[in-house]
This record gives sequence, structure tokens and C-alpha cells, in this order.
Amino acid sequence: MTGRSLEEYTAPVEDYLKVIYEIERASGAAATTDIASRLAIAPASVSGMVRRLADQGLVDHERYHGVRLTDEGRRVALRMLRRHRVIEAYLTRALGYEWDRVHDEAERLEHAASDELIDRMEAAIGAPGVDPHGAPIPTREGQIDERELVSLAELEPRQMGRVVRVSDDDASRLRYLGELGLVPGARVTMLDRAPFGGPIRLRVRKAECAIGPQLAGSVWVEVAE
Amino acid sequence: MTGRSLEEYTAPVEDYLKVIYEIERASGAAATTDIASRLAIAPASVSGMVRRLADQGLVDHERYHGVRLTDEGRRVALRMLRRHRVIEAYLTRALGYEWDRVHDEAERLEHAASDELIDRMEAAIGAPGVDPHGAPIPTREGQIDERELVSLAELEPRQMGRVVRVSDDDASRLRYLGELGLVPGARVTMLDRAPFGGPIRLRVRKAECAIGPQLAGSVWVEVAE
DNA sequence: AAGCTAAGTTAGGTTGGCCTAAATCATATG
DNA sequence: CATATGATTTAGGCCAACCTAACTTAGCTT
Ligand SMILES: [Mn+2]
Ligand SMILES: [Mn+2]
Ligand SMILES: [Mn+2]
Ligand SMILES: [Mn+2]
Repeated sequence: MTGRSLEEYTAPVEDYLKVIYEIERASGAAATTDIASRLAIAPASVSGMVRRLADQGLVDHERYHGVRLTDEGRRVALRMLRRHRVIEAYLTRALGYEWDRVHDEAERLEHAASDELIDRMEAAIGAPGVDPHGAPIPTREGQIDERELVSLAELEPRQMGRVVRVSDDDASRLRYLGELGLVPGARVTMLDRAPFGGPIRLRVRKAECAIGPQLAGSVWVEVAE
Repeated sequence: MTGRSLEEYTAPVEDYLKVIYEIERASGAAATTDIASRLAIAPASVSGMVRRLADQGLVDHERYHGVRLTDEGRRVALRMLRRHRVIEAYLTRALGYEWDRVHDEAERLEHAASDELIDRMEAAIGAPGVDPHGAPIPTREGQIDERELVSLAELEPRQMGRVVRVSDDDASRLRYLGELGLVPGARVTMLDRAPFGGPIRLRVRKAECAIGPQLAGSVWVEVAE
């Protein structure tokens, strides 16, 4: 009736679940310090919140060994990822936002929008399936395309791939990637890599460029044969 | 840079300022109990918040005699009214919402949207000037059309008018008004009124109807000669 | 003028979410 | 296998925003 359905979690709880989901997918259980650094919060505060999340049945906590989402926690996390990504996609496609300006806006709106609004936004832009940074949008039912991708940092010389997705949490990095043409859909060839964390040279759409391993780690590709 | 500009008030503070603005416009100073009933909050809680608002320079409080907005408080209140109404207008015009579903959604989104988003929404629907319920939308600079209106309850028999605005805070009332044709723009003639709070008979677009004085008080018209 | 009543404030409590500083734990390594 | 180190939790605070219960004030009304 209100549009928000029964569940009522606070915005901080929703943000914690999102980052726990992402850490868990990358590294098994989510460690306190990982959560803390992702949220820019003191580790002690995370310990406190983890207790509350466990009390609410959203995570399982093994003391000193990190947390894992329960089924309910995962459901909420996927719901938030859907909201975040639908909003990002809507802002770029319907309201003319650049891809580097949508993340912060979505980070707040995701907690305020009703399910109905999310569904209407998704429909209004033709249900694109991915957000502006290539991240898959979960369905209303929580289905998501979880396929594993390879980052540019892992590519071998002469390997070719197509950019599928980039990290979206740093606006200036997004702008730089945009300048280089490293956007979803772009074809890339890894040329060579200097040792000891040196630059990685790439061919992107007939241009060449060299990027550091850290930046390369935030661009994921589908390897082509 | 973040899109939210320097000011950072909490959502409750923003909601208090909005209702204080509206009460003050209708009845001079805003009394504690008026604020409390509009926000569905205990009067004691309002006393506490009023102190915080006064500490922040948003209201002047004369003990036992209500609060008035300071210039800064009024600025913030008008900014919130703008946000609320732009969002309502956008939801109906761009996303197909009915006029009875937009208020609750706007009540939350108004605290989360950046100024940029509000401006983009307004531009996307052609800056209509009023929200779906006929309420004027303040400009970015805080200008608002403050003209006084007459409610249907104050009309004399045989007087004619055009509906300009209706109260938007009760969805079922909005639906009923919609059924009766009492929507902004509709021409109305007051036929007669029964004494002792009895029904008010109206002609609305060639149909006739009778409504109670309370409902009549939530429809404002511009009187025609 | 005294007293009643409604409005308003104060006192004291709760909850969520953050903090710093001080323990405590797990574990790798010498 | 003892210990140093880093990760984690606990202890103790703070602040916003709510609550109920008890008290105080303003403004009549008799
Ligand atoms: Mn968020
Ligand atoms: Mn994204
Ligand atoms: Mn609100
Ligand atoms: Mn409205």
C-alpha cells in the first residue's frame, strides 16, 4: 500500500548488505576490515553493526572469521543492487546524466525509491539488463547474471577481449577510462606488460595506451578466441 | 561536487521546516501541537526538535508561543517544497503515476535527490510551474506564487470559481475528488449549503454533487465574477 | 483573584549508528 | 613453541530523534 512493501531496513543496513554481498562474491567471507574500508567506517563500528545484522538474521557471523549473508540477507542485497543499477541506468538514459555522475546519486536514491518506482524506471528505458558501467541488473525476483570475468590486469600478451564492465565508484577514474575508450563494448588487445607492476600496453579501437595495473584491475573483459 | 551542495540537514529537520512553513503561512506562528499532529509525532518530541532547530538558526522560538522560520529556515523550507513538487510533477508526467500515488514517494525522494536531479526533472517535463495537485513550484531561487485562494467551504451560493488546488496528503481523498471531477482547472458553481455543517451542493462540469464541509475545505478555487 | 484546562516543556529512557582507546584473538614466523 | 603483528572485539561515549510520564505555564472562566 505504501509502495515500500513490508520490509523496512535502514539505509546503513542496506549499504552494509550490498558491500558484504560484493566482498563475499570476491573472497568468500566478508572480513570486518574489508567492510570497514569499503564503507569508510571504523572497524569497531562494523563489529557493532555486524551484531545487529546477525540479530536480524541477515548475516551469519563466525567470530573473528567474518560474515556471510543468509538467504534473507542475500535477497535484500540483490534487491539493493537492482535498485542502484536501475537508477543509474535511468539517470543516464532518461535524464542525460554522464556515467561518472550517477553513482553518488544512486547511492542515496536506492534507499528512498519504492519498488514500483524502480519497476517504472526500468520499463521506461526498455529494461536494458545492465547499468551504465556494464554491471548486470538483477531481476525483480533476484536473478542475476553472475558469470566470472577477467580483468585487464590478468590478460596475457596478444590476448583479445571485449570490455564488459568497469568499476563505478570513482568518478575521476570513470572519466579517464572514458577518454581512453575503455567503455563497455570496446574491443581491446593486450600488447605487453612491463614487469614489477609496470604499465600494461593496450590497443583500444586502433589507438594505443598504457595503464597501470591498478587501473587495469578495474576493467573486466570477456576474452575472445 | 557531490551534487548536494554545502547544506546538510537531516530528513526530519527538512520535514519539520516544511510543515512549519505551511502552518506559519496559515496561522502566524507554528504551535507545538500543530507541528506534532502534522508530523504524527508526540508534542514532547517536537519541543526537543524545536530546540535543535533554534540552535541551528532555522527558527525563532518564543517559549510557549510557537516558532517562526528565520530567513535561512524559510530558504530551506522553500527548497523542500520545490523538491517535493517537482518530484510529484515528474512522476505523473514522465512516469505515468496517478496523482494519488505521488505524495508518499516524493516525501522520501525529496531528501535524497540532488539539486541537479531536481533541475533535470523539472526541465524534462517543461517546467510546469505547478504540481499535480495545483500547488505552485518555487523557483530555484525560492520565488513562489503565494496568492491567497478561497476554499469551496467559503463560497457563497451562486458563486462560481475554478479549482486551482487540492490537498494532496490523503490518497483516498484524492481519488474521491478525482471521481467527482474536482481537479485543478474544473469550473464549479456553489449551489447551496445546508446549515449546521451539512452538505454543500455543487455543480461540477454539468454534473451535480454534494460534499461535506471538511472535504470542501481541502479544495481551493479562484472565484470568477 | 483563584482555579481549571489545554498547551508546552522537562525529565528520563530507548535505539541506531557512529567514534576512539583498550583489550583480546589468530596465526605466521623465527 | 613463543611471540609479534594485524585483525577483531569490547568498553565507554556521543548525538539525533523518537517515546511516556510528570510537571509548568498561559489564558480563560467563574
Ligand atoms: Mn546507498
Ligand atoms: Mn554502476
Ligand atoms: Mn519528507
Ligand atoms: Mn502535491
